[in-house]
Amino acid sequence: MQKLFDSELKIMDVLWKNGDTTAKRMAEILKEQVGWSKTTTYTLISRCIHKGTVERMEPNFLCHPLVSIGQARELETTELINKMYDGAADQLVASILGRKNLSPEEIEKLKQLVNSLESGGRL
Amino acid sequence: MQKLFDSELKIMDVLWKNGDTTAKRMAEILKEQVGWSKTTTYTLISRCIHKGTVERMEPNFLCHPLVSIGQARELETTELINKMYDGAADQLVASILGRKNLSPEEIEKLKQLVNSLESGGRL
DNA sequence: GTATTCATTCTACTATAGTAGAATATCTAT
DNA sequence: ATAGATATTCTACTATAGTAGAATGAATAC
Repeated sequence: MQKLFDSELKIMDVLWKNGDTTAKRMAEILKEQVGWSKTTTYTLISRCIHKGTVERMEPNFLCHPLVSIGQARELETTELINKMYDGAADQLVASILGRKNLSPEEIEKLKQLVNSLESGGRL
Repeated sequence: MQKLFDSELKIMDVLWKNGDTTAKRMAEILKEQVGWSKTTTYTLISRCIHKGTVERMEPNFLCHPLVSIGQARELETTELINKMYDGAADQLVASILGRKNLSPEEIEKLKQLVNSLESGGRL
């Protein structure tokens, strides 16, 4: 999967949040959310289709995402880890834990999550 | 602090890894590491100085970083969290924990780290 | 079936980040 | 002091991402 530009991410985000959506409706949403002209939205949809991250269906130019938010998150996160943390994922985690004001609920969730990790690998 | 471009980050990274370094030496290092022409290095150093992320000292154009790698990591990480995780830091952590092949040592470290978190806030 | 409106595409401008050649200044050795 | 070498700056081209106007095509209303 290729990297998504910030503008393409806006397209994907509408689809992730709203499910399959017509181009017309997307233009409305993005007009309101980020002030885009409708042709900008159409241009970006086309670029996503070209890239293979969006599929167009009839009728009404119904757009359907071909990459999940999980995949996109994974890509962007790996990029950050490589760019800023020398490829060490645990350092990123450590730095967030050490810095962010996490709510008690968040901390509780994370404790359970980490403690449930098998020392052998993934969940 | 302004966002650092990828190219500026290369400059900063030399300083973070090697400590204060002369421009000449940086040009050598970046020539080798990323193939930059020496004028590219000088241009980027200038832009960093302008931005306030590098300080130039005499003699020999000795460069000294004015932002720490920690600050830069924090900025980039916050950006990722906002762009991809709707501002929820714990979701980012959860997604890394759930996905990455972390070594047993890394998992052990993280368990200790998380368990030492007070439910009230930071470490 | 023509006019009007709305949806979509084509094309291209703009802004910004990346890169470096040519020009200049500084140092060093004689 | 001058020549040659090296360090630094000035300037500007290039590549890419962001944005949208004008042109075209499709639907609907009369």
